Amino acid sequence: MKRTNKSVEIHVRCWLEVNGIKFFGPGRVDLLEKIIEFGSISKAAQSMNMSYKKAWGMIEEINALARTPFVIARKGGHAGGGAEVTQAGILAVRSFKRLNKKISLLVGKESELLKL
Amino acid sequence: MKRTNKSVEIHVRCWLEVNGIKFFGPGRVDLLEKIIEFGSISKAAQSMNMSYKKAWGMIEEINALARTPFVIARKGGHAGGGAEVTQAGILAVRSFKRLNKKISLLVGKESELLKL
DNA sequence: TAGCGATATATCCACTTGTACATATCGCTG
DNA sequence: CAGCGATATGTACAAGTGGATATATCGCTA
Repeated sequence: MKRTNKSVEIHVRCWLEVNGIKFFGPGRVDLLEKIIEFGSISKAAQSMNMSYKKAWGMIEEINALARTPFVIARKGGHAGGGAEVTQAGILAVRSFKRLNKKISLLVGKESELLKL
Repeated sequence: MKRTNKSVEIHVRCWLEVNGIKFFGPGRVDLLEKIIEFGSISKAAQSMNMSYKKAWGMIEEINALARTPFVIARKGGHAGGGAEVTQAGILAVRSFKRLNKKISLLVGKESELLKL
């Protein structure tokens, strides 16, 4: 008899809300990391196969809810413009990933107990 | 100076997938508990302000992916029919809630460290 | 055997979400 | 000063989600 023909995976996702509004989660963390990498919203969005508009909307919401903006964007200039992730943004990314890692570890341990 | 005029909350959600398909999560756990309470899909859905169709769809998906059905429904009869949560379903609900509680506790501790 | 209440299922429609496309704006640079 | 590249923003359309509604089916019961 086969053990299992189905793989059961535990997933976990955490995010932050401010006044009940989604503020910071895995998708936005990824976006911020890409902006750090490319220095540009549009290139970050491209690399994630995301529309510029959606990326821009995320950033707008983040900046509106954070005490200090996480992304500063500039129009014009030698490269046409660009975007920079602030120190607060970098810190937030780091904190969030650390929390995520801890939770994933816990879930990994628990998954051994779940034999349903 | 005010400390904060914005409340920051950490949210966490975990769920199970089978072969990449959503299988079991908080919403479905709630539904199963209500079915245990009422012995009826439609009454359970009503009490959660959920449409019968959605509830029924959830149950169909759960039963299709579980090794053993979690809900058994009957048509006709003295009360017109009814639904029963199987032992496997009850066990799954218990296990899931236990895991959820552990994760919530961890997140509660971590939330003190997150002063962003 | 007609009726009741719940399961089971299809169809239609409103809402939400995201994508695609178009356009305006800005500031450096050749 | 014209052009480039990226930000900033609107509009219109496609797709998925869920709700409302209607109907069929079933088995006990009066």
